[in-house]
Amino acid sequence: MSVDPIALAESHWLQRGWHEAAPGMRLVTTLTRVQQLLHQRIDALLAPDLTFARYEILMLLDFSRRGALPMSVIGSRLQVHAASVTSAVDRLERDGFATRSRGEEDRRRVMAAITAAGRRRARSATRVLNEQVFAATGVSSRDLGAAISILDGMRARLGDEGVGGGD
Amino acid sequence: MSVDPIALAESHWLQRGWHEAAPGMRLVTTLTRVQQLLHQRIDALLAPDLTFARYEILMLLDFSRRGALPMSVIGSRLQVHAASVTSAVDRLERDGFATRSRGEEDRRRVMAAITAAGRRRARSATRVLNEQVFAATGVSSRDLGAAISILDGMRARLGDEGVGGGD
DNA sequence: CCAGGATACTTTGATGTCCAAGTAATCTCG
DNA sequence: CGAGATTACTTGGACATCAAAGTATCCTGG
Repeated sequence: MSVDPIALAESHWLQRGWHEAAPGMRLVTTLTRVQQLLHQRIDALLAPDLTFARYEILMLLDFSRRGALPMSVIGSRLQVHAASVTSAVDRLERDGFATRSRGEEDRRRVMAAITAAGRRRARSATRVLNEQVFAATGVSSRDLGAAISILDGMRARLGDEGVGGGD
Repeated sequence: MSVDPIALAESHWLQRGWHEAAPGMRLVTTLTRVQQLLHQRIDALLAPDLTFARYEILMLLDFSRRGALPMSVIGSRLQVHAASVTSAVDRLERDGFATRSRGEEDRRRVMAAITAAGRRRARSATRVLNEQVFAATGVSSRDLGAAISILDGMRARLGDEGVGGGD
């Protein structure tokens, strides 16, 4: 059995006298690693026709009133650049899960709309993720609440739009 | 002020009766978003000659006894594929922060070694990250410990090597 | 009403990640 | 000892992300 590289890094930090930063370094690094592992697991479950990025967009559209949203709204909800939305919607469109159309009033806008096939795929993807990932984190209810609360605080301080917001 | 998209997603989950999965979905999504925001902030602080991925490799080399490690060890420590290590070391080499050499005994191995310039850059990068990110998470000591403990549990269940391990 | 500025999206280019296939060196077993 | 399996790394292709530049459309002020 080998030593945990992250715990090892923390001890190096302490050895060099960076006491203020050591716990934060460990938190950020651990967070990165967990997200990395989760991402790998999720993408493997959604392959080959979806990725987590595309799944998030699909669910956003599925939940929207008209089943359609402007590209810019998708970007701000998911906190990714417009270019990322463009390429993700390109692929959703290619696979028949979404369609593009120009805005009625404002023709600069591009609306992405979910198709019937997109709704079916979103449904099946959600079933798999709920079973294999979301309901299987292995984290207790208590810890789940605590973790979410701490992470929401970080999210707000890092400038995520709408955190803790009440319309 | 708009509603938090993640909290909104959770309420949609509950409306559809996915009670088992709702909190886990929220945790995973929140984790993803926080990591995304942290990553953006860190890469902005390290640009243009480093990224977080390359910084992690540089620190791994800096902490190693000989200032050098086989490519495969770097990959397993950071839990990324060999191909990712190859491209990261390509760029570290290009910028004079690392060099490659063949293993002495086993000539299949490729050793990545940190240079003097690499050590200087690692030092300055660490100073910035310690001040601007690691010591500035805004998370209390109590919460920091709680979060790390919960995340380490997830990391272990997701199969990260060496978590909680004692050599 | 038209020029200049702002807004919305796409395109291009750099990075990082994964997977699969290819290359080179070492090991194993008959 | 030599062929086949294994190991270590690189290469190429697909996808995601960001930043900056380009295009189209709308708005504002004189």
